[in-house]
Amino acid sequence: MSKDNKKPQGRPRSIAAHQAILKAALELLAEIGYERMSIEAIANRGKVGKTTIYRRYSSKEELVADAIESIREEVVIPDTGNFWGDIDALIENAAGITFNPLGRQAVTMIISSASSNSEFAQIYSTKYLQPRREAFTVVIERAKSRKEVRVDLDANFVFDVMSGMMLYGLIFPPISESWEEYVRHAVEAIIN
Amino acid sequence: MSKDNKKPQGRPRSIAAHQAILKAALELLAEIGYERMSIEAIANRGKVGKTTIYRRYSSKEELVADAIESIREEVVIPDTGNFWGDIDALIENAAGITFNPLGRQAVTMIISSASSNSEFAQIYSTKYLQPRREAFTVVIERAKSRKEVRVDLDANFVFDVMSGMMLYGLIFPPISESWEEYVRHAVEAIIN
Amino acid sequence: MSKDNKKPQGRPRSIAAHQAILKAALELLAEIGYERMSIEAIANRGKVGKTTIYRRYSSKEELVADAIESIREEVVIPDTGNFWGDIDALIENAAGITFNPLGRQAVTMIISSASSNSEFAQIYSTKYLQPRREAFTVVIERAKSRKEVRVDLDANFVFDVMSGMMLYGLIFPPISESWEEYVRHAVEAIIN
Amino acid sequence: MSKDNKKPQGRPRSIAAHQAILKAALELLAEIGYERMSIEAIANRGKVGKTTIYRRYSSKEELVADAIESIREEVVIPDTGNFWGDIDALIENAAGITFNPLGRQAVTMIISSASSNSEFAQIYSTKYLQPRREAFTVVIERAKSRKEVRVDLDANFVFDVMSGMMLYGLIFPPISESWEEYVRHAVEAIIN
DNA sequence: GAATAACCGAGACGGTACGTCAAGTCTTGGT
DNA sequence: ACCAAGACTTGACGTACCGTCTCGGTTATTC
Repeated sequence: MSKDNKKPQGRPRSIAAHQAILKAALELLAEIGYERMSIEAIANRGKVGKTTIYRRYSSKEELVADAIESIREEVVIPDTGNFWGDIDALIENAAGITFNPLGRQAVTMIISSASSNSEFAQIYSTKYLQPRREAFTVVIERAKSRKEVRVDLDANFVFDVMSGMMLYGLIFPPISESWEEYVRHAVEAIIN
Repeated sequence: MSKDNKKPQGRPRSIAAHQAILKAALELLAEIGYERMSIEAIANRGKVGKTTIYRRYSSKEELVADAIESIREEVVIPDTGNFWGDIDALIENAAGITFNPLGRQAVTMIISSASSNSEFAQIYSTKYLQPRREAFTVVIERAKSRKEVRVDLDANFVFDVMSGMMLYGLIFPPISESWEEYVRHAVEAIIN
Repeated sequence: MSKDNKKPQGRPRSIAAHQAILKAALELLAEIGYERMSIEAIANRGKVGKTTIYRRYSSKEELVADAIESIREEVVIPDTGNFWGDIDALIENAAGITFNPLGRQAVTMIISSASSNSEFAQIYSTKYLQPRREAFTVVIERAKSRKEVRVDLDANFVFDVMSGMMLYGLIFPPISESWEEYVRHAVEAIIN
Repeated sequence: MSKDNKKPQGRPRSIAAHQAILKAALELLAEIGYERMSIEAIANRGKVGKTTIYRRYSSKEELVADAIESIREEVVIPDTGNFWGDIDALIENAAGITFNPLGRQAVTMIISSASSNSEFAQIYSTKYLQPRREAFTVVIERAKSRKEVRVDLDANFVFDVMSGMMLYGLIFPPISESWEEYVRHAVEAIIN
């Protein structure tokens, strides 16, 4: 049990090639978007053979999923000592990821493939959503013990409402307020 | 002087062809989905030349947008005499559109193009969302006059939260509850 | 027998349209050549409906044949009183028609369609070749009576050799000499 | 240092595909002719992707030129010991190439493109005409040394007259005689 | 330290679909 | 019955990518 049951013979896969692929993919994703970007273009930009890409990924989705995953940051659970301070930090963090060109592409992509193809929503769900959901839970439990919120408040539900608003705001931006304010507004209304 | 500044010469565009295109597009949309469906396939199924399609629409998006618009139904403002009765009717109606194969495709598509391309979100926003938003407003105003809800309740905000939940639920279906229940849950939490 | 057995009813065909078609066709023929010129382009340039063209001609060949015929000039039988003077005049005349941009197009076109399609070669043969062949015959008969050439000289044969050389020279221009000289050279050799 | 400055990378072009293209092109050329034959049809018949054709040739002309070149046979200089025997052999050989369905297509095509486009006339001229011209020269030189023809006879000129007659006969077939006889007739007239 | 096996880039392969163009036909309203 | 305009179906065009398949050449183990 000390070794994996694989003994890869021959030349190992080039790390340089791997990184060139991801770099090219992320660049193109930000520049022209998921739909319009081709495997061929990624290969050209990364100075990499198409074969080298197909050896690693069997679809554009898989590739891009990996590329996006590669830039994921660690979620830090805020601890400002105050419930709304913590919540604002979480909202801000989520917004920072969602509302920028690349994040937008990522979310858009996840959404468009989600219903038919799990591959993508899966990654988003487990790698992005889950850690944030847990951070939310911690923050709310802490607030409960400080009697800042009612004890029967469902952390998951609050998280879902926040996420829903974020998603909605991404697609149909509110006119008067900023995204963050609008989302916070919703969270407030739920928690009251 | 009240005439339109157009006097269309030549053979008018065939209504039969127009309908055949929309019909074929909707069928294919439901059968194989937006991404995998080709203009060529629409032309073949509709027994129509590709040119005839391109004369009307300059992109697949435009075509599908029109096709979806063509099946839009009238929004009926419910009047059950009771606030939650009305709200449930509206949620059910919205869910009926969103959570079925074709509606799912439509929404998915709208979402995936929304951020970059206004064309689509525009139609969705003005043709689908707006009438429902107005229905919501009417229902809530009525409830206010019946003292069922507090007078400072923001109808638009409630609508946005509901829409956000719907969207979110479309992508990451809740496990325990049904979509409608989950959405209603959120609306309740906001209104109380 | 004073009337033709046709009594065309309704509006007669527009002469203006007819001429516009021929004019446009000839212009395009000279500008871009037979192959690259489209009925559509002729219609546009002549400010004429495509229908109007198709009502008159059932093919591009037919149209162009008519257009070319429309600019045909009368063949004048030269009479310089001297055999070689006459022959030179005929050669020069034929060369003038053959070796200019439009004539070149015409001949090229005739050639390219001749083997498969008689339509064109027919017109060329009867309208251009035949009158010249007859002129040749007259000139040679005259020379015979003047004892300038031997009496058993076959006028048709001389004409065919001249035409062949002209054709050949059109396609593979001689390097050292001019076309006319080369053709005359051949005629001389035959007649000796 | 004597190596070619090319080191072709990647998968080499398939010889099988190349031949399939030429075969299909020649078949279609003979069956339906140059004008009516499409790249698409060649691709289908040859079980080859259109791309594979376009990678090799940038136009139908280029393709067909290559196809025709591929079936060129070696010119054998006849040596019957007798001038007219040799000449007849050469005429017969040239006629054999010119007056058959495929040859006719080839020549027709060469002619129709010759004036504007050198590509085609070039190949015909260097690959077909030139070797035959040389054979003619050899045969005539031999005849000169045997005193069968006058020493100042210009071999090139004789060849040009023969070619011209051949061309002419291809387009406007003589009525009474066969092509070969008519051409021979002309050669006789020149030489005597 | 040579063999081996999987890698690498480049690029050709048979395909599908693209969006454009022109063909020849049909259908308007207007002479 | 004609006309210009502009629709219609059909079919080929040449291009871009797809995912697969050779090539000649490299690069780390394993024998």
